[in-house]
Amino acid sequence: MTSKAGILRQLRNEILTLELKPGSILSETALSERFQISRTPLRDVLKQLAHEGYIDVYPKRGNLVSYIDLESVEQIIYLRSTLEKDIIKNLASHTSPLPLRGVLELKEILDRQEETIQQEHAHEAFLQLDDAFHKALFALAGRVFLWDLIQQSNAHYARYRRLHLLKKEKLKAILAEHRLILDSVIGRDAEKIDEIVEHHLHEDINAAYLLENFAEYLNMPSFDSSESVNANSKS
Amino acid sequence: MTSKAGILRQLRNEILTLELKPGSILSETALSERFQISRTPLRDVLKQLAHEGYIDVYPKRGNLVSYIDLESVEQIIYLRSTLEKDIIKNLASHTSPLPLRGVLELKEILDRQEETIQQEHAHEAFLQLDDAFHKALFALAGRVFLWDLIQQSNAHYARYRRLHLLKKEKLKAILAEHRLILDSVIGRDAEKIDEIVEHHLHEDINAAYLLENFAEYLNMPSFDSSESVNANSKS
DNA sequence: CAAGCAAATCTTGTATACAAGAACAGCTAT
DNA sequence: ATAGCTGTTCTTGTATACAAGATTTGCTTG
Repeated sequence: MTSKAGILRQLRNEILTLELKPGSILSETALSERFQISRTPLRDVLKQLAHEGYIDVYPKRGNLVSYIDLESVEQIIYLRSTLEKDIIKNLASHTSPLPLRGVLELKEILDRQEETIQQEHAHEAFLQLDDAFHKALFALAGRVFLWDLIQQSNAHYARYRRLHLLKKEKLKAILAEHRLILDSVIGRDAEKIDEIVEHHLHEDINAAYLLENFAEYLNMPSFDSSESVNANSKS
Repeated sequence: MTSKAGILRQLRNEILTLELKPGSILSETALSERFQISRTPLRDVLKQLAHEGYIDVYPKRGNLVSYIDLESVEQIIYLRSTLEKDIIKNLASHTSPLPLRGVLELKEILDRQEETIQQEHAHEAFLQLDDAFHKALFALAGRVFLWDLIQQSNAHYARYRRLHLLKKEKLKAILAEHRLILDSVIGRDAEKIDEIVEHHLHEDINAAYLLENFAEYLNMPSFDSSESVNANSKS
């Protein structure tokens, strides 16, 4: 499939999985040949990728896969942490019964996460289920709109997480915390939610580990990225 | 000035001020003639406007200025309310001194808001200063990143506010609440912040008033807008 | 050999021609 | 009169040619 939407998903996925490494050049002509499509629709795709932060555009020079920006990661973590604490606390404080459908969906997601942990190469599937769990929580609170909004700026955080979760023992810890969260919601126990969610999202945000092992993927302030153009400037 | 950025600002402003009313048709050829530019760069501008929610794209049929979507408004208000409560409480709880520069900026913004209230046709200037005040609070907390993120989905909320603030007496109330917020931050009094911010952002969100007076600008669920394509679909 | 200039060759940005679908007008047939 | 077809005329979507800037190559010159 080589529709515009398909190409967008494909490129986004290759960048997320680091198949396309930060710093890689995305030439419009090269990509248009690869996908057998003209430059015009392909540029639309690149525009979208740039908007989401996956690539940096250097006018008249080229498009580079962006380096993971830890500052952006921290901002998104703070945003999600603040929002999800409030959302989950509200869910756990409601007096009206929760929709059974949503609760069952959450449970099933956790069961499927349990399965993936056993398997080899579980990370990709686990990550998708992780997203599904959190999105389902947003949905239960009627806040999918905000989940989608956050996803629009997910390029840096998503890659950051993938690098972090290469350690397999983390998966079990994350799943355990998911169960804690769900139990709190079902059991109407809003007490410990703040600290659970806080810890869950910050998951020892040790830039040290990344700097040690994946420095070549990170956005170094010293680098010459000052001339890049970001699409989100309004004045 | 007819640069791409200029055209974008121009159109965005015309939609915000309702000079371009919801439902108006934005034809690519018409706009390209108006701005003396070809369709290719103009389409980039329309893509951006669509992404921000200012227009709805009906493939192969046309682009319409979007109707104000109250659901989207409510979501943004919740997001800002939750975030700003946390941000302002943190500012008011810090033990380290606040940067003088930032505090002075906030004070000056409020003084200038005071001035605009006196004048006739104050709304536009007042609104810009309102944004400046809140953005300065985000800046003080090192969260401009999140302010900018929210602005990307501001099309509906911004127009909603403009309609609401046509009542002049509201301006004074808003300014008074701004002073309350700033005093809390300076005085390190995090006590009442939750309720102040909550009330400040929800400002009697009576859809009733809008339905009464501006129904023709609102997105009616019954309307035939089901076929529109929104740019933010990933999966 | 090195510095500097110039031209060739990259890149993306823009204009324009063409394709394809949707809406509409107007005809015809019943 | 109205349902249905058909061609025209809108619209946006795509391909391609051209423009303009940035970079690199390579020659020239000291």
